[in-house]
Amino acid sequence: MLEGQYLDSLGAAAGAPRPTEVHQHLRGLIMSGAIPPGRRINIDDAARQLSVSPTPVREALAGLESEGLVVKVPLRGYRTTELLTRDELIELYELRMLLEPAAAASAARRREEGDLAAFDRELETLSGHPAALPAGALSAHDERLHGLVFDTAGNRLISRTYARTHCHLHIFRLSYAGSYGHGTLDEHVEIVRAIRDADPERAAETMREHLDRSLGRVLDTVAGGRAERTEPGRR
Amino acid sequence: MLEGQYLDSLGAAAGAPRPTEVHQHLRGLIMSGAIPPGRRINIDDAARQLSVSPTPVREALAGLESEGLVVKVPLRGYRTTELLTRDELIELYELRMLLEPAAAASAARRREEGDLAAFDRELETLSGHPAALPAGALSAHDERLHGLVFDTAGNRLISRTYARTHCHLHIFRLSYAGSYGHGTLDEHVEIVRAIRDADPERAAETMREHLDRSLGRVLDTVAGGRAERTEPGRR
DNA sequence: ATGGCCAGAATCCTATAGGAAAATCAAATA
DNA sequence: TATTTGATTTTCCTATAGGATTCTGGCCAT
Repeated sequence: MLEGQYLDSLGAAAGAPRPTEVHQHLRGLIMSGAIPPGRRINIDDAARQLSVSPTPVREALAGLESEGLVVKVPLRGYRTTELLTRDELIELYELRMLLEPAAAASAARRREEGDLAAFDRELETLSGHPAALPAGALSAHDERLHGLVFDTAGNRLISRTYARTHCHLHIFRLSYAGSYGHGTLDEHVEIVRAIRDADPERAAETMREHLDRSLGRVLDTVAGGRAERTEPGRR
Repeated sequence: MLEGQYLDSLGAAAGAPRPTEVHQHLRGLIMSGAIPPGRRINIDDAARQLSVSPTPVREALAGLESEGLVVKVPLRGYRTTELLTRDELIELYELRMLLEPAAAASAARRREEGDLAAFDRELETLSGHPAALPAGALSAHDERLHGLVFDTAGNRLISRTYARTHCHLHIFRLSYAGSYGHGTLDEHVEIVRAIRDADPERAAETMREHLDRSLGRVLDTVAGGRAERTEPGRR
């Protein structure tokens, strides 16, 4: 069964349920961890909780399947995607290692005043006490900052490619709270500094180091940390 | 009128009776050019032609929208995606320039006997007369060969990322028949040779040159060629 | 006691119907 | 003649119902 109380922000708008809202809402539930990885999604229950009929829910799930957030077993229903395996994490970081240093270098070449202000604002949101942050805040910050790098780099296709694959890492980090070390914020500061200094080579290099250390932290988590992330729960 | 069998690189296991067939069939119609870019898709008509009800058609379109092959305007229906603009083509080649040289280098390191045989088979399919080939054969060959490079490289995530974006270039090439020059096949041979020689650096370099020249050919087409690719047809 | 088998229940999947919004076309007026 | 307005038609969008399939629990045989 789905856990109740999914109606939080989008729930009871007046009368007309927009089709895209169902998609966005379900995506938010998955991305926030409200629906954990590997859990079955009952179409009828989801429709009731969203106050719509099963048809738009099915339509939204079909879209989420192409995004890789859910999988459909033809006559057995939909399930959220399983958590990334160790090998898949390594593959994901190989992709990041190709895209992000180049994006950082491009950002260092193209950055304008507005971009720098956006970076400053993002860094300030977490400056101070990284220990007292609520779970998921660091993951959200990380996603936003790397997104800013791509936005500044200016290639929208690459930016979308990044977003499409990065959501899986986001879910992984939410499941294993603790995939971040103290170095994360400092490394972000270094990357932003290189971009501000309009130094493409150093931006790429700091990004490479950041990714390398980040992969190390993630692999430590998946290897040394607890193997179970949620209750065994029926799949 | 249907029975798809358009092979999917991800290889969804057979036996899925109905739902995926509609998706695959529509994708085939778009990828083959049977439904030109920018054309409206009437859900009821498509359902009649496929001998199914509008519901699974709608579900398939929702999935295709997440793949970027169609766009949905909330109360106006679905349309196939417009042809890539010049800027989008450049962005696509920037992405390829990041992914494919690295993939070629990795393929040169990891290639085994079976991979080399697959490359040979692919090259032989077109060896001989590149002028007498039916329209689209070159485009299909190009897509298969670059796909082989990614398969040999061994990172499935990057391979899927490539496939997801490359389909747009495929459609572009079908619309502008003539985006290929005589050099294409020769350049492919050079790339395969470097992979066979287990020379990662040369594989990456030949791939870079190939992409550079390919972009030049494509831009020549979009700039000098005819500006209209189909009848104005209602959008 | 364990494995196979069967019936009930739950779930998914498709089809059809009705309501709403937008596009289209005809007609009337300035 | 050009423009605006109104009604018609097309199309999308959602809800509901029925058929097909799979899962679950209990029963029987070995």
